[in-house]
Amino acid sequence: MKNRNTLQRRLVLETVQRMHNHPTADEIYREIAAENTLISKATVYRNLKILSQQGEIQHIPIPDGADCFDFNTIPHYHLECRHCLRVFDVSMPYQTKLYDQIEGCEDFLIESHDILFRGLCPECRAETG
Amino acid sequence: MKNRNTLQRRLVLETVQRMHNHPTADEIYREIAAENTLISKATVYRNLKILSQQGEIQHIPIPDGADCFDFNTIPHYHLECRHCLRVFDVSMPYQTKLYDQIEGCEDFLIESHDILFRGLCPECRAETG
DNA sequence: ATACATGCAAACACTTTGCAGCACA
DNA sequence: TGTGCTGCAAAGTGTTTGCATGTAT
Repeated sequence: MKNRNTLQRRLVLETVQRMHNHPTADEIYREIAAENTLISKATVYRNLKILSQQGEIQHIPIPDGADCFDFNTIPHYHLECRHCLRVFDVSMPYQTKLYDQIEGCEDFLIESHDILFRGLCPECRAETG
Repeated sequence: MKNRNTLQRRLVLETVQRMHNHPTADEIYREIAAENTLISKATVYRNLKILSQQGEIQHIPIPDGADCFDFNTIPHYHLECRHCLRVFDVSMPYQTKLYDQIEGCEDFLIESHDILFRGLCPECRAETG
């Protein structure tokens, strides 16, 4: 199970690292395909999974929509605009003390957490009032 | 746009209120269909949407899987077992002070948040070691 | 040489929608 | 009576998979 350094894998990684706007798999696919590089969407999905498992990019699961990916692998939180559905970074300290406040879950092994804020981004806020 | 009190809507609401294990739309459908009541899955989805918009049940969005629903409408958090994929309640104070710690999002309107913990439930923890 | 990776299409899981008929208010 | 609701099937998303072929090591 040794990973290979293929053109497609390199392109997926470089594209995520270049796009700083939380692209979805489809957006990454279209970005690569626009450069006249032959790549299939299945390959994009496969490489996104491998790269995020290796910790080279971050997978941001989004309920009710396409998951997106982040060049920034440092744990952080996100905000989804309920109007334009774009995803933004939220600058907030990583909540390491959250687990101490949990009661009655002693038998669970809690490994990680995600916080997803919802609201309106500046543009949609101005637009929708 | 006046809501009607149909048999199907009542059944969906009662079923969610009776099942205390965060059922998915499909599980609710199967529960109702098992009682020999004719209902279509589309109707279950439509009523789940209406009931959660009315605040009679709570919609729990789950990335990478089927969303589930909760009879408990008081905001609270959830934990998803990465092995059996079941969803559990997390007993933790609602984090009202979270928004104060956010920096640089002054132009955003933050309306709500979800915290999803991930890990292993007691059974899967014992099973997988 | 031989795993691993790719492209393609089909399958998959979850959810929404168009439509004709039905039923609550 | 009329609008809202239903069942059904089909379509819509987002993602994964089977398979034959291709390629990095």
